Amino acid sequence: MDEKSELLRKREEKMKALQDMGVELYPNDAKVTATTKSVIDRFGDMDNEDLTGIEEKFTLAGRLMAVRNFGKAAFVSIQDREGRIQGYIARDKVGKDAYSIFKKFDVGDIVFISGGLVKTKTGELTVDADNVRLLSKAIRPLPEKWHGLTDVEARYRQRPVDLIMNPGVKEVFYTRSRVIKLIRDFMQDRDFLEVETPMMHPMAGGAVARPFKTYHNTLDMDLYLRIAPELYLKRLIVGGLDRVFEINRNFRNEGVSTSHNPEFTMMEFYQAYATYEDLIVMTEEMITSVATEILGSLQIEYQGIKLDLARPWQRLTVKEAILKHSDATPDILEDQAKAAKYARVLGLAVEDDEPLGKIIVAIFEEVAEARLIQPTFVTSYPIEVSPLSRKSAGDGGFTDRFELYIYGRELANAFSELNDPEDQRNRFAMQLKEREAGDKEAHEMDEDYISALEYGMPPTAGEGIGIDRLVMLFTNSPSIRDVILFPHMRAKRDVRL
RNA sequence: GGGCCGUUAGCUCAGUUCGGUAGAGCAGUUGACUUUUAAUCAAUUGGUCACCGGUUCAAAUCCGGUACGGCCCA
Repeated sequence: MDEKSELLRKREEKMKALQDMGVELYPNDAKVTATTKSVIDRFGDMDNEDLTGIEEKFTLAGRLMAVRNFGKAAFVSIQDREGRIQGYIARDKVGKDAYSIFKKFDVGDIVFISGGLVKTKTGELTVDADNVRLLSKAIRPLPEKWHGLTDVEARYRQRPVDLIMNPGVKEVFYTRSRVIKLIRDFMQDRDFLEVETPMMHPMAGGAVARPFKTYHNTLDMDLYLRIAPELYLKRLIVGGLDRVFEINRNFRNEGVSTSHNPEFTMMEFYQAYATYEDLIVMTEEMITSVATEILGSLQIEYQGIKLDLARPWQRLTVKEAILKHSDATPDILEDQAKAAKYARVLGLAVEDDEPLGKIIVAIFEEVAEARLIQPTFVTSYPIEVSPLSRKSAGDGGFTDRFELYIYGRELANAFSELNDPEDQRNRFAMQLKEREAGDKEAHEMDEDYISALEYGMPPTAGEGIGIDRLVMLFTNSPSIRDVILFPHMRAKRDVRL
């Protein structure tokens, strides 16, 4: 049953042959002193005359990506984390024995090469090898050199191969790392403290979403992977830390799509004595400064659409966004029955007693969300969908909250925090009623959190920014799976086993 | 959840309309070749056509189902 392909069997025969020649297949004594890029940066512009004056030897290592064989000499292409460099392996130079060992190398092997530098007659900087060695034998063959690995499913399931074959993938994750560093620096420069709060919660709170459930044996209790760190970060505000942030994973037991992964990375932060309006300004500053660093411009292109990140960004209330992008009239958004009727015309499923605020948000998502292409802060969310947000001073049916949309995708969610414990208890009670009515996403009553609020939380504003979606924007990636190294896929049953 | 499309050699893909011995390029193997870069030239190996079932003298191809993936919609 364990039929190996002929390719693999041939490789194993080669490995045996190498071992018979006394070659160690996985040695660990190589000293590497240079990278492809460092060598090319320093010497790429020199001509052969300059290069012959250089006594220095260079030792590099990397994956053998191509071999062009000429009998008693060969050109090889070696790839390390920064790029590729050509090597020239001549039998006269490396010696007869080393050369016959080299002839048993395969594309895909990890190799070591050392030597001086020359320019070939086609002008390519080349390591003129005086030594070449095997560092790790590859048993499996790499994909084809020209087309590489293009099958999307194979790329996600075999990310190592994807990273070897597709240089753009590596770029995306270098950019991702830079984006996170820039955000971390931005926050720390503003005196925010980076913290880590629990990933396992006794109760899934801080967002409206379905959780993953797990179980702790010794404590004999159910735990939930967090859907948001919000309630813990706000406890730290109660504790007087005043400015905190956390960059970490959230887990939501929901659908998978080009913009949803079950686990995703969020930067969430809380600032005492600030309002959601302060956070609008801060969000603009943060994202434009990251964009300037990463892309060098605020005029960016994403999936063929030009996006103008120049400040200030558009602001619309939820209701304004609906009126702008539909034929709804203002009176429809003031009356539950009219709103329900309008929603049903749009094809939305609405209960007869559905609260007006929920209907408004459903209409917003249907008619406006996808059309918010240029950066837009949507404000004034209904209280029914904002159980943790402060009521707006003028209108108790709405809250001091915004969501940021770019390219029709939610990138951030922020609000002035509800810090009145009694109001918070009432909001949780409202949510409980929704839950009893069948809304599995509704928030639960969290007495422990309310008791924290009862110690007094300063007026505070907080925000969560979706890091994966931000990285998608800055790397022009069409799918969230392109910016997550190991995105979740359905288990593939191998029926051959 | 719904619709459409895809799954054939290690990789990239033809072949499916209209059923009749499973193909190419690259990779691999053998030979030639000391400045090539998708090296070249000659020869050559390699397949559970995703899986299960049905129709048929005969199925990669037609029909039904399943799995996985992609795109669009909700």
